[in-house]
Amino acid sequence: MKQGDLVYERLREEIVEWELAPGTHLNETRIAARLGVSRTPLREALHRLDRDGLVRISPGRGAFVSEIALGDVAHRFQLRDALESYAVRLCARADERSVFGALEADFLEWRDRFDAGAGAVDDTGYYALTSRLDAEVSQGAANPHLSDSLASVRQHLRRLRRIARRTPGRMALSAGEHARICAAVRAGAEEEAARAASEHVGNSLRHILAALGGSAVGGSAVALD
Amino acid sequence: MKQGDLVYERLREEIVEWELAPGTHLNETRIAARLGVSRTPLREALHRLDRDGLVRISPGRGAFVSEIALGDVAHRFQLRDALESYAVRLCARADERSVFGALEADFLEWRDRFDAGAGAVDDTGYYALTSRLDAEVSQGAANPHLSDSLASVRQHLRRLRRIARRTPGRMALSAGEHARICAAVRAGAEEEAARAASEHVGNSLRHILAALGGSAVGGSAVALD
DNA sequence: TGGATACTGCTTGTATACAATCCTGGACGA
DNA sequence: TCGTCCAGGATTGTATACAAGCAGTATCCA
Repeated sequence: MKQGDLVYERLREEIVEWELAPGTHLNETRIAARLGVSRTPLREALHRLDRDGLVRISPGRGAFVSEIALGDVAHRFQLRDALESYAVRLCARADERSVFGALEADFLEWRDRFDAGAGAVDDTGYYALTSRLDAEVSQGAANPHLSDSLASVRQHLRRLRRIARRTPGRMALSAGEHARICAAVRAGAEEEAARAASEHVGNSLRHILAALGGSAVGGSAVALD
Repeated sequence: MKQGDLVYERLREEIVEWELAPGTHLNETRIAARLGVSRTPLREALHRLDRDGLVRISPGRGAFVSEIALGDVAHRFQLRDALESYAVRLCARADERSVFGALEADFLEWRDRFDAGAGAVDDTGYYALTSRLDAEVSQGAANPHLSDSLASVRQHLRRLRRIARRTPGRMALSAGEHARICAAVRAGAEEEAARAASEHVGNSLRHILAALGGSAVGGSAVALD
């Protein structure tokens, strides 16, 4: 594997995990030295991140970790809506859909757990489950271009999750919405699957916008558009 | 503007316009010399084209103009379907939609012209009209990320158009389908607009696959997946 | 004192030099 | 004759050197 690829993945992780905060200036010399590579592969990585939208390159001034603006988040969720609802459509048309039945059961289980636990639930396993669903949707859609675009959007989602408060009520609702998507896909109900996905994305956006709009976040990190 | 950007746009045009045929190996030294730049900005451009899917970079072996495979075309049209139908949805929800009324009239005019002329019609003006519609859809969607993805997909479409035979019957149908999309958007009929766009993309794909599958094309240029 | 301006240092953009990797051709041996 | 292996050349990947442009500061003038 090339150094440029490694640098790309590493920087992407650091941005998504908030080790590099939005707005920070990415000095090429300094970062290249920190990662132990020269500026050449680093610049390659920065350009890729720019295309992904995680970094904004201002010609002549340098690269900055992209800000999180409310309007931008909404726009990206629209893209997510378009891609995600189309992908589950394709999944619902696929031949082998039994795995979505299993996933539905798992999501229902988690929903009950959230309903009962009321906040005291450890949700790391839940995010592993949503990742499994994401992976199955990507694979079920059987379209590499669609999968790539979805993967890119999901990076932004991961970054947002770190600042969106996970309220227990929302978690239970989220699990229920996921279960509904799985059920529709499993049943081959294309329209219903797309609608369920679309509504889930919409609810997810509203939840995140509420979290961002509230003072919950570290203030300066979030530009209010 | 940076040299890298200029090189990127120039190479993209050369690929889309078939001056660089699918499969050709893009020797860095040679092309850099031809374009009068060093390898550094050229490599930056090649990586961007790789992300766009117009170039495929094979690590250690170099960059190649991407092949046109039937399966890949189908996949890309699925992406186009997802994006276009979502974009027209957004347009149908927008406040100002009168321009789509004007576009509908123009498309209907062209449809009649194709119906009457039967092949003898000069279609350059028609493609200008579809470009206008594309631009209006991008603007009406009011989402830069969606517009970017659409723009990327449309480059592939432009490349394909050069080998897809324009049969007069298909042109008239295409104009009618476009008119239907415009009418639905103008009327604010979201569902109908999305359905019309989706069907248009599907028909467009079928037409292109037929043209690719037939022996019409320059044989070796098209890999049959 | 306020503002405009030239200067200095630093950062990015580009070119070139070096290192590592991959393809090609041919010789050798089974 | 066919397959394998080695060497040479060429090409990509990385590092460094150089040039151009921006930012911040201090200075000068009104």
